[in-house]
Amino acid sequence: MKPTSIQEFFRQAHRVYLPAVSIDNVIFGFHENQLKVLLLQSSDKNVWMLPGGFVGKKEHVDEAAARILKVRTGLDAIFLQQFYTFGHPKRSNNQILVRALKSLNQKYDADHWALQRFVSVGYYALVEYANVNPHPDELSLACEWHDLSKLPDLLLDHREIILKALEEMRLKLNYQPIGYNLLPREFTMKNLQSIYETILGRKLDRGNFNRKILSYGILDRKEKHYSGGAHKAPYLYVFNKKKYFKALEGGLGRDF
Amino acid sequence: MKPTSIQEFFRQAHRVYLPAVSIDNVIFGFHENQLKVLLLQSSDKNVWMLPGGFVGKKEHVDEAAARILKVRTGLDAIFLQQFYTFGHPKRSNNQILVRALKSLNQKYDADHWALQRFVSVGYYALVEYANVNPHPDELSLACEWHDLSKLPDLLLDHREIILKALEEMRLKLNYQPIGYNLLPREFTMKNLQSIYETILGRKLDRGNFNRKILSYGILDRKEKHYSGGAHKAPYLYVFNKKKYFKALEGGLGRDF
DNA sequence: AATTATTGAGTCAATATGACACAATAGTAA
DNA sequence: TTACTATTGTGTCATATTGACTCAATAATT
Repeated sequence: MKPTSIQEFFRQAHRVYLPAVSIDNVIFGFHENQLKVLLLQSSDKNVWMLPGGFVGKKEHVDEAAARILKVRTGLDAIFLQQFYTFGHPKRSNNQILVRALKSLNQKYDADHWALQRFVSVGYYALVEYANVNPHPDELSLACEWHDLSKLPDLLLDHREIILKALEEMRLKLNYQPIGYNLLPREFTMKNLQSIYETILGRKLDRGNFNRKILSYGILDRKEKHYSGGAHKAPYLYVFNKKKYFKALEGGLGRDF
Repeated sequence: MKPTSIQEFFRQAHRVYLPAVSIDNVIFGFHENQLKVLLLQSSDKNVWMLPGGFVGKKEHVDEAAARILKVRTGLDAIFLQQFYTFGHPKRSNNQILVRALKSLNQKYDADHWALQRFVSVGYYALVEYANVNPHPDELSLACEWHDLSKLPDLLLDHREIILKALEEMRLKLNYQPIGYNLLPREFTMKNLQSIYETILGRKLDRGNFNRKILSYGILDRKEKHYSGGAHKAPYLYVFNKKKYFKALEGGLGRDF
């Protein structure tokens, strides 16, 4: 199923993959109290793009998203949520794929599979930063985390896709285990607050945030303290998985 | 663009429409304090289905959804929101289209355009019940409103699609002009409360609902009273469009 | 031992919520 | 006309939540 090389990919694509449908993954990670997005650098231009791919002819779209994610991050069984489908008629991977085709000195028709219009299904993934070992594929120069607040130039509508992902994530913040999937097992209250602040797009009062989160009863406090800063050491917390998922069913407190 | 008959449709489809991508519309209306869904009855079986269709090769997916909606309801410029894309590999219109093809005594191959697997993009539409003049197309026997609480047997995963639409609508209730698009210009507080109750799936206290909605300052009260019941006549309200849309930007009060 | 940045916990007024109560009233029945 | 019924607009009140603040505690550094 998985092509063994780019040439092979271009030869087989039309037989292996569904036409007209593609996938774009917005992979979020959290590091140094900042939300990051994992981006690929196009091999022939200083343009970055979302790790995307195609859907096998008999593959569930969700599975395709998970497979593509796996190839890029080496992770599986992580939180993956479909959030929107982008259907602008000008959407196609032309820019990138045309160059790739040309660079291979391969013959191709104007109606080659890779040159068609694609409707792209967007997924966002939440991954634990430290567990990810980014490695670019053959089409890409690099695979790097980028700060949400300073995104580079992006391919096509990929910037719009990232912003939409963030917006949809905001709507579901109280219904999905967002903190749980972005944070390591143990974390400080400030870590969690940073995630909320980034997703909501505004500063929150520390004391009030603390009070509210703790009132949900979804966190267990560890006896160990975090240490490393020249100041009072904060407690470390872990999610009480059982209580957390139970609470999510009805939605956490609604707003901040 | 629009096929003039079913035969014509089956002949032209592969040239006119994008492969592998379809659209399903969940059309909501509100009548007698109940949320309704507009469904089509398949012409050769007692199965109901969502009004769906396909995407023109150079047509925006949003536009396709609007076009399909127009054909079924005669309405345009109404609220239409994409909510999810259904990508199960078993999704295809086989059941219906195979019968349609056969009934036409037309030749067709196993790889006929209409028999392929489709990934379907779901949209929900909110329309004013009284303005809709449902009329079935050639493939269908009937086009009727159905109560959400007693849906008939539905094609494929259409039941799941309707429930998903409702769920997504619930999440966006405070960010989208849902009441505005479902209600006639003048309505009672009870009408509005019924919509909220259906979407949220639970009863709300009348007095508290009243207080909260009015506190948003998005409704203007008319001097006219509604009359018709054997009891005190309720006030009629209209949305103050300007204030309503302004308030939606930041989201209405979050929960009920 | 003093300094610094940051934390956990607490205060308190203002506001919101949930669960009721009750008088007002349009149509209907007597 | 009058009583009745169902439903409405409005109000009450105890409790819970929020937002904007303190302030003492303390790990690492000076």
